[in-house]
Amino acid sequence: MSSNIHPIAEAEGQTPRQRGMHKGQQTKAAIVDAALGLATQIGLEGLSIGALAEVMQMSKSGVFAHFGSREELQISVIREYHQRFELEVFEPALQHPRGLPRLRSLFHHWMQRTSAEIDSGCLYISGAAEFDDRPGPVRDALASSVKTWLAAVHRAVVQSRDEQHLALDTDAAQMCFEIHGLILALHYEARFLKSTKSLQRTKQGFDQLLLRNGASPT
Amino acid sequence: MSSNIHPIAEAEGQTPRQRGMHKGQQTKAAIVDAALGLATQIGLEGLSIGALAEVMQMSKSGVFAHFGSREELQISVIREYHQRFELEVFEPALQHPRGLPRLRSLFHHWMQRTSAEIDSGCLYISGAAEFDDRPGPVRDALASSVKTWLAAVHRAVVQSRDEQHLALDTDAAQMCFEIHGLILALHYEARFLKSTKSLQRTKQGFDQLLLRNGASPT
DNA sequence: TGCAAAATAGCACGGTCGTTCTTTTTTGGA
DNA sequence: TCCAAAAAAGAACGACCGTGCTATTTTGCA
Repeated sequence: MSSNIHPIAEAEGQTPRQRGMHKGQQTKAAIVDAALGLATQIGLEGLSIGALAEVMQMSKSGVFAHFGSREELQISVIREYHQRFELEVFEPALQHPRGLPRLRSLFHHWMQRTSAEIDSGCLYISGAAEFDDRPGPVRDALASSVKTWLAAVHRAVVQSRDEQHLALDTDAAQMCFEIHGLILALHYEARFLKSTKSLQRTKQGFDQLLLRNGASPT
Repeated sequence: MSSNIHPIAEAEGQTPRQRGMHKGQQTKAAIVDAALGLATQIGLEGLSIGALAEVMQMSKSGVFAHFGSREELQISVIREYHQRFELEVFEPALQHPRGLPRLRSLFHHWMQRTSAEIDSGCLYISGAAEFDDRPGPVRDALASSVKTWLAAVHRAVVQSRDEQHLALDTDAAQMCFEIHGLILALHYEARFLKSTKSLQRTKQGFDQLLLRNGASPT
């Protein structure tokens, strides 16, 4: 036995079946959770079934059976990361009005998450470095998630322009590119170079970028 | 026998000894060269002595003996990359006058190299992702090289300000941070997302960054 | 409560890894 | 040309890898 990762739901008096979750699925969710933790530390490539089994206090084959292959495990981890990213970064922004407020919220949460991950690593960034010339389903899943997210940012920029929160001649794609650069620099300099000022620089870069594109100051 | 990697020097009639290079050192140089090629493709962590031996058509132990450990091999690769980076990016810029011309040259070569590496990968970027929470001598060597390079960029920015090619209130560190972000975004979007417009966006971002800090247009 | 089905464990496989040791080959100066 | 030193090969090691197979245990509905 293992996972009391979701004790709340059980405490509500629902049986796993009522929640549509058999023991197997619960365990699988717990494994994916642990795998995500490992992957953000040592990378998707470094993620091994043996190490994962040890963390879970399960047998290798017990872990393996839930996925059928290492690749499927990696893809499950990516999907899980995608869901959490949506939950923690994308959805909160939807509560802000379209246009600049939402864009600001999007960037704020993105930035916070990236800097909060100083001790755990962003899968979208480390994964890109690992799989940038390693074709296959894992790379595809990763690229697909990233593109979905970047498209959401692009949408927010376009909406800001449409709402005339940004200048009408704003080059949305260019702006997204530079925003992405700020986040990548934050991740690189904070996480690898242990720079403590990166968060502040990222904020400043974003504000200047908005100003340059006609936004009114905060 | 193996390496006719440096046939030119031999063709010049110099014996290896005259050039101070015995057979062993020649072979070692050839191994590091091949290792650098492998490392930029599959990463420093993915670099294995077995695969390297196969590329070199040597025995594993033959390759191993030149380094004594895998870590030392990795560090040798980093040192080699550092040298090439200096040769191809840093030194050409020294031929331009201090200030903005030199800064422009620095960025231009850096950018060109990053985009030229679309099929080979930048060790400073992939390495950072691999070693950002893996302490040890390899990480130290990598971080040291990167910091040396970033310091050179910072110097160029400060000189540009001193020469009044940039506004006197230019925040040099902030500017370096944003320049770094542009390069990282170029690498990410070109290499992982296969975007074709990244180079142009990088240039545009750099020009706007200069303009914002008081540089006169190109 | 019993029993099929699902979940997990146990074991073994071929393979690759970094590393150590010993032996053979190659090198290059005396 | 000879011969010590350097370089490379070869074989073996223990460890870990992903995966397939077969038992065993656990689950949860009839």
